[in-house]
Amino acid sequence: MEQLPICISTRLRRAARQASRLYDDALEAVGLSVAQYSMLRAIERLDTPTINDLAHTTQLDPSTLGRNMKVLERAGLITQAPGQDRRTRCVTLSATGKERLLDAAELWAGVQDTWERRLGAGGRDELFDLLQVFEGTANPAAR
Amino acid sequence: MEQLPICISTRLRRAARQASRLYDDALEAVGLSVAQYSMLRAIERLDTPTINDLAHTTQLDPSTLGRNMKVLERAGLITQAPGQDRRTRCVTLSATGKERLLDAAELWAGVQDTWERRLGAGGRDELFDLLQVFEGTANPAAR
DNA sequence: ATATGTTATCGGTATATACCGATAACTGAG
DNA sequence: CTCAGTTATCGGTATATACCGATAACATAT
Repeated sequence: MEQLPICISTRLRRAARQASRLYDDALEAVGLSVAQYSMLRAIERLDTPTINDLAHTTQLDPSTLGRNMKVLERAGLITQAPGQDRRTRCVTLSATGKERLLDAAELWAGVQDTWERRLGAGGRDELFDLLQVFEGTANPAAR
Repeated sequence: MEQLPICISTRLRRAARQASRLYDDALEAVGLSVAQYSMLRAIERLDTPTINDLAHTTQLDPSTLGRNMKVLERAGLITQAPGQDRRTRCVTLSATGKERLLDAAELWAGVQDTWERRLGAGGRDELFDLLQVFEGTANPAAR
């Protein structure tokens, strides 16, 4: 049968692709990818963070964040303004962005339910516990 | 504290990034990313597959595979030749590619051990079982 | 044998992601 | 206050990834 790779990172990337596909398909109706949805949620939660705040929180490279923000800005979902510290750029959800999140929420939740059902009782928590192992080991973005 | 996202795909992508980082750091010594390492292993295992064979096996989009192959070819790690069916391209490990895999194997294994240790006894199998949920649900590449 | 449908790959385009090296702005020691 | 060190962002470059629409090659029914 179809022998899957034993490389942990390869398996994780593979699972991430498959999982994302379902979210992406659902969110297409509101023109978002699940990556963008998650990013908007992070911005909402952090409430006008800087690029760097987001990088810390998401463990993404600051340069990645900068580029991702451009996409969201072009789509009219966020705005950026220089902060007190004029090196920084503060990211804010636009009105459109907030609405979009409202529209997306149900779609996201539907897929989340699907995966949780397939993971079975306690499956999600078990998975998250195991994934926790990969947190904080790689030195934080705050290099 | 640092509240992690509950979106399953976001968590998976995040864990995949962190896990990959360690492999990538180790494999840098032989000029490979873990994605490339895994890809070479798949090519080795399938023994002169077509792009499409690889796409099926890895569940990656054929167009993605085509582009990835270009990178490996430019690096001299594989060669491509038209197959019997002249629509297809058959991918073969080059001598350099085989050597590179030999050099990379120990480096890869070191990181694999690290993660397995951190996952604890049975942790890897438990993780793989849970990740299995994401297999085969999204309709296969063979759309 | 031909017309029709299917399959394998490729190219255009776009996003997500990372590393590295500027550059500008802040901070702290003296 | 000034200079050296640190930090935040950006731009160049590269890979991984996907979707869509060509195109060429195969397969099949008539």
